[in-house]
Amino acid sequence: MTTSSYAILALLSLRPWTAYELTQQAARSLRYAWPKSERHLYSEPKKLVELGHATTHKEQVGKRTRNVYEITDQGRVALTEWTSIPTAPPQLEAEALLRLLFAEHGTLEDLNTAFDEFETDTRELRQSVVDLMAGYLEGEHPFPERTHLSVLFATFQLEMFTLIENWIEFARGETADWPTTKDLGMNERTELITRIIASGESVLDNPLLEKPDGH
Amino acid sequence: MTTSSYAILALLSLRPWTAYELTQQAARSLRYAWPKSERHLYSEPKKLVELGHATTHKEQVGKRTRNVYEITDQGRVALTEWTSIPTAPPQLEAEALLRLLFAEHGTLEDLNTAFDEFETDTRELRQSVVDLMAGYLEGEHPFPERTHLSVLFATFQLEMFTLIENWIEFARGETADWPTTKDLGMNERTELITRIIASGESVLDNPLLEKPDGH
DNA sequence: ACAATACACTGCAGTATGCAGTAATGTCAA
DNA sequence: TTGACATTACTGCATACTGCAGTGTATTGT
Repeated sequence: MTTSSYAILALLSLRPWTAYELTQQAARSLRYAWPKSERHLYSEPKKLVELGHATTHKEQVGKRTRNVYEITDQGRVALTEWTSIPTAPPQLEAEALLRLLFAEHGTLEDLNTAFDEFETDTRELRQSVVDLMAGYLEGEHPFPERTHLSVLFATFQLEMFTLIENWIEFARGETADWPTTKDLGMNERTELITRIIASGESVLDNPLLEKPDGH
Repeated sequence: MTTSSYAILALLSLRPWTAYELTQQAARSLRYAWPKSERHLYSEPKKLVELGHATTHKEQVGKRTRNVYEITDQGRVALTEWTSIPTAPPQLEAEALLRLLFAEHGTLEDLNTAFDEFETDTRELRQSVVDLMAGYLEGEHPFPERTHLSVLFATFQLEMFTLIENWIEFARGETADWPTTKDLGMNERTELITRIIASGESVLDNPLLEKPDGH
């Protein structure tokens, strides 16, 4: 049982689903904390059936059959056990940041494009969460008794997306003064920033970093 | 060529390394934006050699040989091309958040343990970055001309880790009032939070969420 | 002199992804 | 009512990636 297995099992604990429905539901929730490919969401429930944590049965819709997966008692026991084993450390995958780290190979325009994409992707994610929340207020939560969990979970995403957007603005302000992506090294500005972060302070809206013009 | 290939290739662009050295360097940089297993960091350079983006030669250290990988001109061209192709959207993997989303299967203690682990893991990551920055101030950057990039990159990690720590504090404050992990649903408090985040505001230090006692 | 730690890998089983392909059903508009 | 296009519902296959166990040498500290 991997964490992905438990994630799917947890969805099955809510109600029976087809693999297709799991992909839809994962896009609304799992995605923000445990992103998995659509392909995998089709394979995982089969494994759960093999392990005895779920059962499957076919339903007929006209000429087409669909496989519905349902959690077993054994599956519920496994889920309960899961809650008391140690968690894995968090990991962020952000190609745009990787491009910044190795920005020397491209132009400032390339770097700005990466920032733009990072911003667009983040805005889209934020919008999905905001829409979800607006839906909750309209009573559209599919499992109303779970709203307290979904909402606290969502607060994290929102704070995170806001931070990313603010940071991108900051980063654009910094790179705006760069003549090129290369060889700037430990200049005055960079040293100031290094001191600030080495002391554990925030660089966003830090008065020490204010610029004369005020962007 | 996957993004992982380009990440390793970018490291090779700095200087020749053994796979072992790549694992060390990845732990100081790549890890924060493109985490890859140690195992993979041994396999990837071989693939780069096959593709003609790197070469390898053996060096002797006593009875032991080490394989040193070096970027080729073709590899540098590939790197430059990489800077202008679209980036993948960011993805966060956080098992602790997954435990929150499905906290109903465990106790409040289980949930608090997940928060504790999340906090410890985050603190360790922050400390590594702070140490790195302190080193830069002592002139310990292995590629001094690249400091501007490493530092701007690091600002993101620091802001992010601070946010996570602040959010955990907030989440602990919220769950402290819960009688159990289950069935609290859309109560008054949750509705207030939902309204705040649906309107795009921050929940951290939000005066609307102040509690009488003041934690 | 010995132990512990760092260096330098490899094989293998299993997990996960991306893409292409298949096919039926539902929806809307000309 | 026919055709186009989106949605539902999958599978196979090649490739990417991980975790673990195993192997052996070199260096450092006690």
